Amino acid sequence: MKKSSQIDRKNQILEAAFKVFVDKGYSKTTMDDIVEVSGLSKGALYHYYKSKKDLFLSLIDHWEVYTFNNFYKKDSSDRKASDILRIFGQNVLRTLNKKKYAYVAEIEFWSLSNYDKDIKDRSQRLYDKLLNLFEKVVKKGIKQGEFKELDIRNTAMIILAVFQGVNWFAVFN
Amino acid sequence: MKKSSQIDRKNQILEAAFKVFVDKGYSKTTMDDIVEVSGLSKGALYHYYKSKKDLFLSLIDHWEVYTFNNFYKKDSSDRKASDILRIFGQNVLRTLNKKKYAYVAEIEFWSLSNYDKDIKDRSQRLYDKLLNLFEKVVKKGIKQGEFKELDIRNTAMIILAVFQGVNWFAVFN
DNA sequence: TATATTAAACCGACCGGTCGGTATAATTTT
DNA sequence: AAAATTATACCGACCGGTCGGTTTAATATA
Repeated sequence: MKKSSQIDRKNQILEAAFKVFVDKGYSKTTMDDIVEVSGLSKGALYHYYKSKKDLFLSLIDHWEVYTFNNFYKKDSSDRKASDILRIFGQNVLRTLNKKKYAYVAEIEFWSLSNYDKDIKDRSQRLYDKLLNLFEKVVKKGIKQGEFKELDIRNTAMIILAVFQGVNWFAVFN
Repeated sequence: MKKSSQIDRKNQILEAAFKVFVDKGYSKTTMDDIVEVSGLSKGALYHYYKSKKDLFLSLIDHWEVYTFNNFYKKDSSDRKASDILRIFGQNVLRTLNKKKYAYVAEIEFWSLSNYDKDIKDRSQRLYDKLLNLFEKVVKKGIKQGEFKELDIRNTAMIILAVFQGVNWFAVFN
């Protein structure tokens, strides 16, 4: 049996942390909770992550991959812009059904962003990435004559906002 | 100088609590913070509210009045449905500019809702109220031939979701 | 003086983080 | 290749500090 690498261990911790954070929220989660779920010791956690917050920050990356992975890698170069958006929407819905808790976690990010600069920056980066994605699609739609001429950045923002609204709603009800 | 009535005292506490909660978020807020800002004593707080959570719950009511007050009372019986929605939107925008922190607080509600049943119920009630409001407007729009025939409840939900998306965006950026 | 209200000292459960130490793996020396 | 040395991974008891909530003392009111 091959020895677990650092990466594996870190993932083990992240996955445990993810579970607990989703379940209890950031502030109610204790490091001891994560210790218990991960099956490791406190010393091990602090060996790999220097603080609770550090762990949480890493979790955002983890979460991003976990949630959006198949969105990014999907090659859509040959599709119509409207189809890309439609497919994206379907993906969101499917993810909502299968892993609703991922969106619960997202709301936690939003919330914490308001009180913590590091978390805000990290989340910001994530949404910028999404925005750029949408911008590309909108640009494409315009070029192909499918969409009207409109402010690209603004349109992308509106699309993102609508998606967020839907997410909010789905989680809340 | 007339002695403050109980109601006044409670409001004094609520307003202080509101400030602090918006500023630091629920879990980082300490009762001592609220003591300090309110200018009262800890004994006084616990005289009027039996726990931190109790105080927070009451705050949701307070917040609702504070944020939506002028929305509710505006008499719109003689307007077109689309105008009502437009005015509502303008109000949201104005509130966003003047009291953005109110929406920061709202995100805190959302977030806490996921981990606390009482808060969830309380928030739920609030959004049901808004939903009903939108339903009425949609109904009106249909009756007056302005809107197409569509599922009233769903439409109201979509409108609400879009507004929430805009809120999210405004707060986040 | 009795009662209601406010102020402030205090309690104890809880929790993030530390630290001394052990076990295990990698590397060097003989 | 065995022994010695160093480096890395891991453990869990413990500590310092925090904070919600209680209790007791002080003060105002009736």
